[in-house]
Amino acid sequence: MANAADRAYQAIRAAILDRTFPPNSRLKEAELVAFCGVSRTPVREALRRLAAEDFVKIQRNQGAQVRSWSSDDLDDLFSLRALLEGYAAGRAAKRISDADLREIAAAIDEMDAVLAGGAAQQRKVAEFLRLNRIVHEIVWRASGSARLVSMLGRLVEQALTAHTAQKYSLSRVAQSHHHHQELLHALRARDEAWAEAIMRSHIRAARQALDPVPTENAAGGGE
Amino acid sequence: MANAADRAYQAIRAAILDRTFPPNSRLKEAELVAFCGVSRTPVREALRRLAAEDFVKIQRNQGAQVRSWSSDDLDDLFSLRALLEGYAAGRAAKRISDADLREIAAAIDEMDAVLAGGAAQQRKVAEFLRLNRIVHEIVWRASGSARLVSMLGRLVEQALTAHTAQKYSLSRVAQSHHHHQELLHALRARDEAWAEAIMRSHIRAARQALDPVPTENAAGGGE
DNA sequence: ACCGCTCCGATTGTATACACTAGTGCGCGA
DNA sequence: TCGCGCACTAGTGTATACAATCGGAGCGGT
Repeated sequence: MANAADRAYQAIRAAILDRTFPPNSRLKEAELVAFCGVSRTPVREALRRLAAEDFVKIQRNQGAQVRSWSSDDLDDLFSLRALLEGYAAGRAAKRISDADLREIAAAIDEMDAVLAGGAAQQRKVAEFLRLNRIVHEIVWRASGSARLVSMLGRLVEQALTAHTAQKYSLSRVAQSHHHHQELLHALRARDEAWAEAIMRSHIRAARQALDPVPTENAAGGGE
Repeated sequence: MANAADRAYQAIRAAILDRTFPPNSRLKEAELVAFCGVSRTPVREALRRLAAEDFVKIQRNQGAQVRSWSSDDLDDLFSLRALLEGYAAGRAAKRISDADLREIAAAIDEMDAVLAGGAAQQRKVAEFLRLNRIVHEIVWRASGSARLVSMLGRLVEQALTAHTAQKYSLSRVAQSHHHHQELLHALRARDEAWAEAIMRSHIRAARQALDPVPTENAAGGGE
């Protein structure tokens, strides 16, 4: 990651995710040069890459703009994620190794510990999300499709932009936690249809949680 | 498309597809400069884009190499395509407009004409593939998911690399043609499950046709 | 003879200068 | 006063020069 282009990519991406560069803001190459401390060439390369990953939109001779996501975009995004993650989970149920199952179990145990511990809520949620990502990535890889892994990685990255704007509630996190436990059971049982179904629920619930209007007790993100 | 970078992209991509740059061959920037008639900057940009679309593989300080696809890669690719195109067709069945249905019908009629006409076989197949792409794209767009359109576009582009190496048989094309006709019936009937199922068959048959070992009467590509 | 080290050439990565495009604001004319 | 057009400028697109890096060839030591 010593690359100037990579550093620029990381820096700009991080700034987009934490709203330093808010949605729809224009990213001028000269500003980014100052921001990243590298010359225009790697900055341009980083922007093209971010455009390929849908973080920014580039129009010819008019530079880059941070992409914004409408509610419909999010529906679209999470529908596809549910389809693909469900498919991945189903394939994983047939193929997953015992070692991977143990890793998932370990991650779930760690989640237990985090949630039961005395850390600040924000810290708990952050830890949970990190472990959540680990669980999902194990499942992706266990699906045996490299292409699926990269597609899902991309979709999840895009969802991140929406997620970081959200407050996360512990009740939402607890629901996710239960999904993970059930997923583990389904995978252990090598039950393809069950794994697919619970994963789809997991993702669709995550979409719902992003909506500004809470249905009953809590609004919050995370999956 | 007057861009130097775009021209470089098109030129290199075309050369990869028609095997001017065969799989695994190394693409040196200096050579591409001569080949495309533009300077290194746009050539590099084109390469990065081709890498993002999986046409080439770039390793740091070691340049770009044309990607090759193993049989497993193709299985993977077509499995995902079947899943996503099926999904798209199902959604399209619920949403497609009468105008789009007429366009599909028109394309199918044109296919009829092409196949019944007296053109050379190669010409027939090329025309058929063009119309095939049109039909698929109408279905994609009718699914109402922009993201799905771009993902499928990408997957199909990747499949192209494998397809161009193939001989296309007319019997294979005829099978595809029947799939299209049945798809149109399913869409007209607004039968989501039917549309999804026939589209999945269509794609899986296309995968099968790419295998070097013909099962019975013919090997050939195209979908 | 074989292994490892160093130097050199080839190739990619980065910076910067120059070219072009498009958007903007001012001025001129009606 | 309003509309049109032109010039100016900010910003992106392209070319090229310079720096860093990798791989291989040649040499020397063991």
